[in-house]
This record gives sequence, C-alpha cells and structure tokens, in this order.
Amino acid sequence: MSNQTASAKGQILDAAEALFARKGYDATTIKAIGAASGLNPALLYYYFAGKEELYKAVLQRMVGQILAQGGALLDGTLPPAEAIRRLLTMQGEWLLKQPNLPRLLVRELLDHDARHAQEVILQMAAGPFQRLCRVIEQGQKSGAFRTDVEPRFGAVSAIAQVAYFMIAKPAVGIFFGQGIGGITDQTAREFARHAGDFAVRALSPTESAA
Amino acid sequence: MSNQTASAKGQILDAAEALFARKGYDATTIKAIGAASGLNPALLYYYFAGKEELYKAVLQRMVGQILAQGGALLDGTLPPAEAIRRLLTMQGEWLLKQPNLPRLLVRELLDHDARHAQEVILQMAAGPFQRLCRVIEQGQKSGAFRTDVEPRFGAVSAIAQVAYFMIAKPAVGIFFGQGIGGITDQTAREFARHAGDFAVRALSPTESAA
DNA sequence: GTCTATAGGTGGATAGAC
DNA sequence: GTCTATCCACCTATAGAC
Repeated sequence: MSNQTASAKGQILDAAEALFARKGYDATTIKAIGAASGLNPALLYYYFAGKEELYKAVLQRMVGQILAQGGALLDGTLPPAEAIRRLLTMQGEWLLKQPNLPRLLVRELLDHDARHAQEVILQMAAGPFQRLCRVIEQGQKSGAFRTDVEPRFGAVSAIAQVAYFMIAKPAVGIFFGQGIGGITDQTAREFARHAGDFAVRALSPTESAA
Repeated sequence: MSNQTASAKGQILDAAEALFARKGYDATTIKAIGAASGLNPALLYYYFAGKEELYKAVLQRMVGQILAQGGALLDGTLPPAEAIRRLLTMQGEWLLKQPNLPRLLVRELLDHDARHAQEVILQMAAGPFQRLCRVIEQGQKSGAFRTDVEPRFGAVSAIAQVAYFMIAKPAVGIFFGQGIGGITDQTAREFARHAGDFAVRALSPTESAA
C-alpha cells in the first residue's frame, strides 16, 4: 500500500512501458529494461515475479490511468453532436500525451492469441465505446442524427479516424509528404478537430428532403 | 527464374507469413516455421540468407500481390462518390481475403524504428492514398464535395474506418457483444458498405444553404 | 534494496551426410 | 535438395554477497 515505491519500481515500469510499446514483448529484453531504467536488471525480480508479470503490471497501470481520466466523459448533458466532437478531441489529446498507449493496445490486439491480459484491456475499451453508442442512439431519437446508421457502426467509424491516424503516424507522415517523423502535434490536433466534424456530418440527416 | 520453386520455397514463405503476422518477428522461431511448413528448419537457409531475409521476402511477396490487384483502381472514370464507395468496399474484400496483410503492415508501422523494410511498404501504401486524394479534390472542384475539407484529412478518415475495423477485430467483437472471434465476414462487409456511405455523406455539401 | 555472477534453457545459424 | 547433429550466442531467472 505504501506508494513510496515510485522510485525504483516506477522507473522499471516507465522503462518497460516504453520498450514494450516500441519493440514489442519478445523483442524487449530484461537487460534492455535495466539499461533504460538505469537500474540493475536483476532488480526487476525483486519487484515483479518475472517478465510477464511486469508486462501485465504495465498494462494495468495504463488502464487505470485511462479509466481515471475518461470516467466523467459523455455523461449525457451535452447535445449529441457536441459530445462527439469533444470525445474525438479528447481522444486526440490522450493519444498525444500517451503515445505508448495505442502502441501497446494494438500489439495486444495483434497478439490476441498470446497469453497476455487482453481481456482487461478490451473490457476497459468497451466502456467509452458503449457510452458513445448511447450518445448516437440518443441523437437518433431526438432527431439530431439520421436513423439509418447502425449506432455501433457509426461509433466505430468515429473512433477509428483518430486512432488510425495515431497508429499509422509514420505512414501518414509519408502520405502527407512530410517524412516519417513529420507529423507535428499541431497537425494531429487539426486532424482530431476534422474527425469530429467528419463524424458529425456523416451522422447528421441529409436535409434535401426538406 | 524457374518458378518451379513453389514447392518448398513457397511452403516456407506461406508458413512464415502466417507466423510473422500472428506472433510477430521475434516471437516466430525458425523451428516453428519448419514445423508449420512441414519441412526441415535448416532448409530455410538453403533458400534464404537468414531469418531477416525471409521476413523481407514475405513482405516483398505481399507488396507484389497488392500492387498487382490494386493497380487498376480509381482511374478517374467514376463519379467521386461512387469511386470512394467502391474503394472502401474493395478495401474490405482485400482485408478479408488477406488477413495477414494488415497485421504485417501494422507491425511494420509499430516497429518503424527497427531494422526491417518499412520504407517499401509505406511507399506502396502511398500510391492508393494519393489516388484517393485526387478523387476528393476532383469532387471538390466539380461541386460534388464540400470544399472546407482538407483532402488528405478526408482520405485518412475514409481509409481509417475499415482498416481500424479489421485490425481491432477482436476488440470490435467484444464491443458488439459477440465475443473475440464473433465478427463474421458478413458483418465486415456490412461495415465496409456503411463506411462508404459514412465517408461520402461527410464529404458531401450540407444542403441547408439552398 | 541493490548488485555480481552464473545456471539453465532456447534460438539462429552452420557443417556435412545422404 | 533435404535432413541430422551441433555450435555459439543470448535471454530469463536465481543464488547469494553487500
């Protein structure tokens, strides 16, 4: 319970998070974690049962951070269109501040046949997703959104934009003619804003029937 | 030049492609490739210089297949809206037929700091992307699309939907309450159709100004 | 709590028989 | 061309000094 462990344990977690996200689970070695954390590799086994337990701890810590931040979102007080715009803006801010997060999540998805703790992550991700679906359904009932869109499909389309942009950042950089590392945070924020407008327009009714 | 090598060499490539896509580069062992191909692991070194060369050969073969299929797409004869709908439908069909493709592509993106041949893949991916941008620009000039959308942003949003759906399939399965393996090919095709409509509506002008 | 040294196991790669 | 046997390097994990 003593949260004084931030020193060594926290350093190990930080180094491991970065390496797992960048290199993947198997390519990340205990010695590399030791070197990156500035601590002795064997110290890992004092705080964690082993490499896999450390990996799970990294995921667990991330999940906790997201749930803490994203809890109060989409509580139903905003009009649907505005709620979606804010959600995508916040999604962009999250991913900018925690670039390791999408990497680790995607690696978990790709390795879903592996032994790691994917259930926790997916259940966590199901929270915001369900709320987004409700927002779309609510907009459809109030007439703000067209009713011929399957809400879950619309929710995936909305979330996919910023997520893809961040995951495929090096490719997007090349698409934009700016090179692999060429996407600035400002461009990412502009895209997140665009994504909100894009989704809202796609969900809004066509007014040609008026 | 003798293309009779389909026998052993092709079996090794097939097995390696599946394993690299499923487990990742480091987690895939030479012995596992041997077991999956039904051939002796040492035989790999007769056809390839080593594990990394084999990996590059797998990527190269995939790139060739994509370029062969995707060459004749979006040649400008279709109206922009229809072209986008068809592109997303085809994107869905590709990813259904070649489920290993997005996995390997995404792994390459995540490991961009690593040693593998990501440039080729990214440049290849830039081809269809550029064409899609042109389609959007063309639609904007003809009045079919609204002009306040940055074409490259719109192209990313369009492509992102189906790509994200396929990559995050296990998560999407849970979102939809169907479990990890619960997304059927039919659901994927319905989503691809939805994605086309979604993108076209988002790009079409709001008619309230009439 | 932190480090040194090392055991035990695995994986990539090669030599060489057939 | 295909297989057997094996070397060498590296990685996880542990024992134990400090």
